[in-house]
Amino acid sequence: MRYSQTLIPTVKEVPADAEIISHQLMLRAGLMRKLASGTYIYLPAGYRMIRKVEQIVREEMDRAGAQEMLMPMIQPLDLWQKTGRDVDYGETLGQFTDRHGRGNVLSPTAEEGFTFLGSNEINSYKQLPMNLYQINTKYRDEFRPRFGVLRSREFIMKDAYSFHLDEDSLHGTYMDMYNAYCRVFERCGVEYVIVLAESGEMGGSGSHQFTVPCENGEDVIVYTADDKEAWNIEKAPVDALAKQPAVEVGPVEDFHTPRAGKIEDACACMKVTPDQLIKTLIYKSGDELILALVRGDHEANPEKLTRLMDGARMDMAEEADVVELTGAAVGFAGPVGLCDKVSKVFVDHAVAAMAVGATGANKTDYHIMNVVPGRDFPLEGDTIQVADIRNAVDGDTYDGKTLLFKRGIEVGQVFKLGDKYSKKLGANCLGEDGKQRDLLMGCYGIGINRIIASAIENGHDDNGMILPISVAPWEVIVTPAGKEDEIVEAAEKIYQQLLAAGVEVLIDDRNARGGVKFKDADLLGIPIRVTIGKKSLAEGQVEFKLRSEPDRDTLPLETAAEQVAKMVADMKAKLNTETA
RNA sequence: CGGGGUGUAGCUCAGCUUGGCUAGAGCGCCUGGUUUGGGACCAGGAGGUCGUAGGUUCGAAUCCUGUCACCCCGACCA
Repeated sequence: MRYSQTLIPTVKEVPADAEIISHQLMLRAGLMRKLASGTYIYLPAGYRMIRKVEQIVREEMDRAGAQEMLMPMIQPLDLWQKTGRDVDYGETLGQFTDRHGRGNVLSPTAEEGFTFLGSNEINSYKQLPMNLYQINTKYRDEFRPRFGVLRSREFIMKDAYSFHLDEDSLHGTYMDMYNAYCRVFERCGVEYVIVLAESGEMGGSGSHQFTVPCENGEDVIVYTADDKEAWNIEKAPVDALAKQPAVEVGPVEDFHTPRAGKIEDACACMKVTPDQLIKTLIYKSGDELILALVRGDHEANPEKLTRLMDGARMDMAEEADVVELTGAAVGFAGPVGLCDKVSKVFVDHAVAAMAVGATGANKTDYHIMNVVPGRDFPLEGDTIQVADIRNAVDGDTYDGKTLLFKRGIEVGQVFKLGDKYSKKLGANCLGEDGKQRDLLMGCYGIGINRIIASAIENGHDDNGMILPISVAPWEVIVTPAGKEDEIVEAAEKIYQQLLAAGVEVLIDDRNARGGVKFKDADLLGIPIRVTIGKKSLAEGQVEFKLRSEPDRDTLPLETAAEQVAKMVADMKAKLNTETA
């Protein structure tokens, strides 16, 4: 393509509303522009990157035996009501009513649609396993879009859904997808970590996340010091702490803590540290109230709690429920005397291990001290369960191994859904034995835009993006540095030769000074730059420079295109063979 | 949804506290000239209902009220 005829509006100044580097560079390099909060216009260079990543994903999906198709983005609300996900997704689900008064949703994912399809079209075990996918726009009305395309309202996702008769078949396709994902990320040239994950909104059992380690990521990865195991923090298990030696304490004592409903305030009032405090969280699941006790310096983990509740949905209780249960304002709940008033109590290991602590008094503006777990509130009983219900923190171990932490961007996830959706939508088929059974399903997602953002987060310098050749908007940029006829002609010739060789090449034919062209080439992260300048041309040479390396080299004019084309092929092959 | 912040030229911002001439700068853009290997220089020029609606005032970018948009922090209250 010709730079002069392409909209690549690079800017020198950092846009005011971009916080993280990938967002800044995507705007600065003219890849995209914001239309509204969380929605972006992809310009020619940015859209080329999207399409290149899509193509890699498409090739690997096809290779793994999945079939591409297309699902409507606007779907009937009643389909979502059948699975209850209109409620589960809550306000994140974009909805509108059409002129006939029918409810519609803007698809945030497509389990319902694909299961609907499967229920109609799959009748016999002979059709199985079947794996279908699409690459399509998804919409989520995020409570707070941020970080550019990392958390946007509209984004492009590849989502695949597989159908099976038995667990073995599901597992087989799951692993095929797992391996295909490894190839996708390797071909895209991004480093990734695979972690065990909670299946979250999707429901079902078993899930892995593909995460690109990166400072600005929103996900926290927990891994063992020997690097053998890794989890999303939602799932990371922690060892129970050693029981503290018992101490002699008097009976429970009230302590006046006016307006100290928050941990820090209560600690300041009572002159204790957060790890000496027992936090009492009140959850509600249906009509049942549930207590969760964690140490003041720990955070409860809703996913672990949900698992202990066999997957039942639970939310923090409303203020009114808390007041009614405890007889106190929010912030002063405690387990003493409360445990038999609720249907279930979960006590974190770390709380059970405490010798003595302080906690809320169930009386507004009061806490109590000298609370001994097991003495002042029960650690055993039908409704009492001591378990791992908190997030791992620095210093924790699992299986005796130290746990370490890093942040990451989730770029893909694979799930075993089981029969969650097929049961609700009546997706079943006849087995070999002539008996009807529910289909088992798997689902597999990749965030296309996030791959690009992660590649930039981990590939940039002060001058701009440094991109893997597989995702860069162009593989080569030809830069004539000068207006002289022989320079323009030589550049044009190399450009045509590279085009003929099938290389994705951009020629910077703008009437601009060399410096301007070099800056833009760097900003765009194009891996290879071929510069035609007066001096080297006089010696029958052109200049060759890799974006990732500081040094320049020269190539003979006559064979330059051929050599560069070969280099492009080698660079692409390298990303490919690493996956073999 | 709660808290904080910002809306002035295509972009980045100054001006607002203490109301007062025709509203400014840098970048970008247009014209002419000189330049041409790391975001050139000179001269000339276009471009703004100061987010929006209302109010106060002789007079509002500036003060007051509403509203909208955008950004940041938090949303797990213990």
